[in-house]
Amino acid sequence: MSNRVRVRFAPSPTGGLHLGGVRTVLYNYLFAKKMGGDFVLRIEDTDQTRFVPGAEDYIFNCLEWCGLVPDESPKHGGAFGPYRQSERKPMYRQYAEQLVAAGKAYYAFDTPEELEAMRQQYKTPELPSPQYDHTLRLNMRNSLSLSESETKALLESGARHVIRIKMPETGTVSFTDMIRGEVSFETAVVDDKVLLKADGMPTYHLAVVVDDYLMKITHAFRGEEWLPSAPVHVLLWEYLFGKENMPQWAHLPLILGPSGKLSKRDGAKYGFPVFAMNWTDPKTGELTEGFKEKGFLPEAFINLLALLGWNDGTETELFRKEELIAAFSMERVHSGGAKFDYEKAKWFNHEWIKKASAESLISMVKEQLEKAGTTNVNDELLNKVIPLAKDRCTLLTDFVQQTQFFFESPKTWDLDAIKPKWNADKQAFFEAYIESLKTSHPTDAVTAEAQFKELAADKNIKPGELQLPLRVMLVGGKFGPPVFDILLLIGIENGVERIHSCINQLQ
RNA sequence: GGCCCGUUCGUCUAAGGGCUAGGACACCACCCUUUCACGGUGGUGAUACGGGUUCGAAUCCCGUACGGGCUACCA
Repeated sequence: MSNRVRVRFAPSPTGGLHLGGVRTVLYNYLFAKKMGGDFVLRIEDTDQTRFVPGAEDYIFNCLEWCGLVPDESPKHGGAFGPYRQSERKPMYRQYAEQLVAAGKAYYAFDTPEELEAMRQQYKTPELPSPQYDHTLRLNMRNSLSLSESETKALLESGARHVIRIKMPETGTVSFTDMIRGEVSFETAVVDDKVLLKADGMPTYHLAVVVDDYLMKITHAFRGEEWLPSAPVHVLLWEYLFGKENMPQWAHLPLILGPSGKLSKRDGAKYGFPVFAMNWTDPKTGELTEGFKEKGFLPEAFINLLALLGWNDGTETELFRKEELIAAFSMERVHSGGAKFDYEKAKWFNHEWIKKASAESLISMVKEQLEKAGTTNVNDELLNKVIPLAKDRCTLLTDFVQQTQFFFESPKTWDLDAIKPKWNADKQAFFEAYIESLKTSHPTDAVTAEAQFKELAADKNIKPGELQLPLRVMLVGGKFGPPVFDILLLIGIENGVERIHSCINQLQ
């Protein structure tokens, strides 16, 4: 019971959920499921100034779309709640005070202005970012530099203050990362991070340790960008709950964009989505397109994310979620960052579309068609059409071009594809073909093709020169499944109509 | 600047001292197909550099270079 695996994903609800975030969720989820453990979602909303309405719901929607549903969360409940840090506010101060009492932390009264002044004062070319650390803390206004009575007076007068960790001046902190092995830091070069803010809220550093402890987290996975502050967290564990109770850390390699770390702010500037689903910034109203709306299947999305930094050691690349759970291991996660390759991402989606059954695609394809203005979609026909179109679709949005003409006549015809080689003989052929279709009324594609070729032979025209015009007449352009399959599925009468109206336009 | 992490084809990666360094995406060619795809065959293309250790290093160690991350009362 006590060693049940528990992992958590702890996003701050400040905007869209990007690729790296979803992959962190995925690895947490896969690990938890593989180990028969719990996957907890905790909302890190300790920064009230960055609150973004709707962001939390959005995160849940993304996880649901991906099929990575938490066992415990503010929405799903659980025995370790509340799962929103803002609702846990009263729990944190006692730990910070405990650290102060033990001499491991101290009160600091510096105002933001004073901190800024300090940074300006000590800034040099060699030291572009001065830190609030052991070299400077005695120059600042805190319970270390002030006398005991001064500190007491300030505290009693209700002066705004924070609590900072007192990083040891000497020594190293080290821990074993599941991906990187032994990692160590000199405590002297780490700054005295704020643990408890002036508003009484904890910073991430305090909250992550306290909550991981209280929520009995056994394995903590997060992005590599957290590595530099890991010594603070390790020290906090040592001071508060015992290093032996600390979860096992794994710092995941970053997913990089064309230039460095993928950033939320970069949105879709790269020419590909970075968010799982559409995200509209409530302040600016700016919409950033997501993978879902771009036309990705969730199966493909998690598959491609899983393989970005992990593989099972074989040459298999296509995994269903259950297969990922079975094959996953943290030991095979890479340590190096991975540049996101949108071309490969599209390949994954194409593969998943090809693998998907027609039935499972119907509602999604229908949605695409409806979005394109085609609303009279018949499920039975669509079910026959999808198998013909699948191979030609990389994104779900591609189904519009590949299937729309089955349900309505083309809105435009690519007549330029026919015109250059159009002549009276061909005109005569198609007029004859219309009559032939009306009388013979073929009921299968093979017969229809045979008749077409026979008539072409009669007229002394190569069938190849006639097939492209026929295709354009039926679908509107040079695309789509085999032309006689189309003819049969749209119906002979319908086909005749399209050929007829097209001939007229060519005259 | 300091600290930390990283470095195999353009991209994602395999190969945990011993093979002509394997696969996938992308690209190119050919076949199939007289729409486009799918599929098939083949091709271009990589161990950053310099030192060690070793009979032997992509693999272990050191240095250099390069890349990335962090350096907030943000996460």
